Amino acid sequence: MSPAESRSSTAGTRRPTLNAVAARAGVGRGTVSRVINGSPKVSARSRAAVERAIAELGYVPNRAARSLATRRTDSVALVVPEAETRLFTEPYFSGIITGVSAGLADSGMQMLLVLPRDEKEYARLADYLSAQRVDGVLLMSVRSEDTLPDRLRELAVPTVLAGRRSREEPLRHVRCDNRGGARDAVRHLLGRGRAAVGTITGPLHMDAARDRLDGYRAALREAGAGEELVAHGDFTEGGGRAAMRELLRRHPALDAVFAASDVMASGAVLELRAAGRRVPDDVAVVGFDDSIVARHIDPPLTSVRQPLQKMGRAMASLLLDEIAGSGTGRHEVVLPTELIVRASA
Amino acid sequence: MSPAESRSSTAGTRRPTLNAVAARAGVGRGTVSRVINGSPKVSARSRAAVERAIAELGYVPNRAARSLATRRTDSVALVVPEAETRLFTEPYFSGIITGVSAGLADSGMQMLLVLPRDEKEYARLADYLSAQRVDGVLLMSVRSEDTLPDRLRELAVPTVLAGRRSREEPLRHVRCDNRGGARDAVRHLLGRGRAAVGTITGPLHMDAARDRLDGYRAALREAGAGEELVAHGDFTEGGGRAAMRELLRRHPALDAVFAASDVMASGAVLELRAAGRRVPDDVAVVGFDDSIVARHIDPPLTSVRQPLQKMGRAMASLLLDEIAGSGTGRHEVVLPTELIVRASA
DNA sequence: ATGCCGCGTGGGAGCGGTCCCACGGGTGGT
DNA sequence: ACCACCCGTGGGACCGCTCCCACGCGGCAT
Repeated sequence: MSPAESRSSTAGTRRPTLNAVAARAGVGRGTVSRVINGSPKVSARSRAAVERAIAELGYVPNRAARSLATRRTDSVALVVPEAETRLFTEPYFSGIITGVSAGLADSGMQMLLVLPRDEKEYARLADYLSAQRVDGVLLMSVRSEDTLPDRLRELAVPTVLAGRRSREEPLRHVRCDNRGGARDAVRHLLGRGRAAVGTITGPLHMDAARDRLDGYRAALREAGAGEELVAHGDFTEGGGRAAMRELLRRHPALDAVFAASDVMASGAVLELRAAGRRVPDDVAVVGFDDSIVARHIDPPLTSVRQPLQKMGRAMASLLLDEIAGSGTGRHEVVLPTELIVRASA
Repeated sequence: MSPAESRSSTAGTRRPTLNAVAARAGVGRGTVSRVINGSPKVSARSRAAVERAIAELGYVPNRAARSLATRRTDSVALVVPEAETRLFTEPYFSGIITGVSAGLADSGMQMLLVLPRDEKEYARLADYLSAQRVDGVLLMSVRSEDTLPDRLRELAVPTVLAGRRSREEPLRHVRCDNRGGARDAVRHLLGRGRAAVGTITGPLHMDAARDRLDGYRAALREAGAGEELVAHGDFTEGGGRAAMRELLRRHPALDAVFAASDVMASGAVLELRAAGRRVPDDVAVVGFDDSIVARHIDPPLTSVRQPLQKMGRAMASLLLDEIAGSGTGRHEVVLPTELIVRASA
């Protein structure tokens, strides 16, 4: 038999159905179905017969048929707006996705990766996803003004967000302790004897950026020391540079900076160097995210790491809870961060 | 109506079916189906009526039902071995995934992201995927000795690989011109007056690594100049350092290095610095991949960029061809690279 | 007129599961 | 001995779509 023949014959051969299994095992369809779904209402005898038949036939249930009958799809969508896919390169997405995948693995759920390319596609997503295509949705990087989550909520599509839009987020979500992480970072700087600690914030319409700023303030306050030295960035390297320049202009005596992201921190380092300041000798720098760049810029960056895998797992778990309808699940999960100390501070 | 009520009522309300559309439009089910599937055998009158009914009802076809009837799933799996997910952080995966997503978008295909966590899960994938779960498979980073592709082939599951296992790869695949890219890199070094150009290879059981080494050799040969200075790495930073150390030991006069990956190149830079050589003054360095680290290490790395998005699109396109059964599609697609010149060479 | 062709068209018969109802046979209580 | 009950079981009726066959009807050639 030539490869081609073997191929087509394999393709032509229909996979065994539940009916075939029933016939072979000498039982009814119902019984086979019960065995497959782990119902206890099956005698040991029938169960054994069915299991043997399944093994012999290499039977695998047809997802589409089951889905049609149960009105479930056993799959969830992971939505990452295209504007963010460049950030794929950050450990953030990769870590969370890996965690989600792990958290979903044992549930038999499939993970659909959805990357809307523009606003239009993103806007149509609610209809798309609610059209019995998925049992639940995981939304990455929602913006404060984003209404897709609300639409999904109206459509009763189980949804879990990575991060929250505001402090009154009505949807379930998972995030790291941005405030605590920032506070730890600033404490670290103060603990090393830095006196004038500035901060470069993210865009304040993002909750994470606000929380990190809060953490900075809290650390200063509890230390009872220091004026707040705040400049606003936008999570880009250029934004970090500009903010650093402004900080230096307004507060030339500054000797430490906490940037709300590594990318901004790397911009800050560039600017400091351009201004003739040494890092960390003259100015210590701490970032946030523990991204790739943190390890590779010079000097390596002290940074706040998020437990990304755990966050992903938590998202999966929250979503599975909601899909199962167990209203008991927690509404939000906040996971602690960890300060990774390197040479920059 | 409270939100809760609205929620449950929405959930309880079944979505309109094709039958409902037919009834509303005053036509038969067959006609609605034809309109949806773009059959030409429908009168303008019926078509208009159906389209209006669809719009009024907000009808969206049920995927499961269609899938059951057609024996297609309209979804493809994108498989990334877990061992590689850390590489998610490289632009490689993110770029290709984005490209695949774009290439699939207009076909109505869904993209299933499958991240097997260990060898066992990976091995079971063939059965899993062939059980009518997907219409096709995209395999990232297959190793030379990997047999999953062959199993998929036996099972007649349309498959496209990112990269090839060897020069006799029987499956369709997409890759960049590794040889040409490496050759360009070395030409660049030679063109800048470097005389003793070494290379740090990847693991030679990988086809891409072999091709890059070939490119290095070709460039030396065509220039008629220079001894081959080869050390072997393993695509890790540590491996790059070790290989660089060996090169320096064996060829102290070396004044340029082409590393088969940026990560190894960054290791090489560290080693060079440790050995008191300046980059690029004493030794110029070129990497491969144009990854994140290339932009962020000091000095910024000249590197060979792959057209990742295009590669992803090509993979999608090849797979769609194969699923459609148009045997006309090309067997392999090789896309050109681009040399990104930065400070390191 | 009559026949034939072909174009829309309606609807029956699946696709492969799940759900649930009804049924047979054993058990226990009166 | 009788009934009530429960447990395991078989199979009908869907789930919502596609496929395809058969049919009605108008236009054209005969």
